[in-house]
Amino acid sequence: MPSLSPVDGLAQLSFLVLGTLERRAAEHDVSIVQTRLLGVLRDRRPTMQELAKLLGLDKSSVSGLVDRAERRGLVARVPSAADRRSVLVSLTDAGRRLAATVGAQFEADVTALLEFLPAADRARLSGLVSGMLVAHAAAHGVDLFDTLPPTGRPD
Amino acid sequence: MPSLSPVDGLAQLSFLVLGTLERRAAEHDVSIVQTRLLGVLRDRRPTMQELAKLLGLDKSSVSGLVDRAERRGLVARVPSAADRRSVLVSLTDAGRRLAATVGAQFEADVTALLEFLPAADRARLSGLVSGMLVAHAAAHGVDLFDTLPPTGRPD
DNA sequence: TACATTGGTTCGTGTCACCAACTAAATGGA
DNA sequence: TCCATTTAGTTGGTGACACGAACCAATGTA
Repeated sequence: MPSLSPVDGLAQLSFLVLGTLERRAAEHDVSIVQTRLLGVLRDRRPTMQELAKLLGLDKSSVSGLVDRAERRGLVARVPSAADRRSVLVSLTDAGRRLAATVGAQFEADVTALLEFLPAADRARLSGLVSGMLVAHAAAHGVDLFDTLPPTGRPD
Repeated sequence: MPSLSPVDGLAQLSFLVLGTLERRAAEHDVSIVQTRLLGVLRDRRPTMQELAKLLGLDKSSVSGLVDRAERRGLVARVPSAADRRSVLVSLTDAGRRLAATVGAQFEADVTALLEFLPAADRARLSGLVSGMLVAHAAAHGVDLFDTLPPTGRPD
């Protein structure tokens, strides 16, 4: 009965989880980055600048990203009232629907994965992961609850 | 004291883990895919076809991937003796060195992340993750110990 | 010998990332 | 007030990466 080293386990798990996200997203003809964009926008209406920070991308990358999403009718650029230079990015209805669909499917996938463990272990795993992430985020001064992945939380 | 849902936790964790891998790889001017390629080759000398299956990519994607890696002197194409159509891909010394370096740094990063948990929890988390992955792999008829991520295991 | 299959490459297209250069609006002195 | 500077965003160039389709060469098979 072989077992993975801690590092290999986490790496493997990460590839697996993001791989399923990518596959689900691809079923709807969006990339993983697009999906992340939609996820981030589910409960935010950031400027391009803020979006770049949120996604960890260069602002020019965000320009292109939003261009493509806008062309597909998933997001819209709204002029900012406060600052005429800046632009707010917000989900369209279609974008919100797509985010919800992909999010739900992804959630089902991960839930299915978790079900390879008995319920008690599931809760334990989730607690440990959560604890580790919260500690890590705190140590880096990151607001964990402001950079949630595509799944987001229910509105 | 907020806590993440199981799904969000795993998603967040996955972004974090692969993000650090990507950053480490970037320090050596390789992408995450290149790194994965090197990792897969650490204990294998597959044909292009096998490589495509291993990485889950189209064979044409692997052609390009290997092209770029070869141009950098990280891998080499070796003609197959058994079948004159096929090509074996193997690490060069430079590629092996790079794989080892990035692997070690990544391992240190993940270890540091795990150290946000007390030692006992660390072991528990790792056991749970490993159990889940092994069960998942078995259910899908996948040979888990033949598709390890870049970290690989010591030779 | 013919025909289909398999292994790889090449080509065209699209996404995505970065940097550098640029415009336009806002801001901060002097 | 006026001008230099900073800030927000876009554009253009380059490169990695992914895919499918079309293609050649070697292998199998009928």
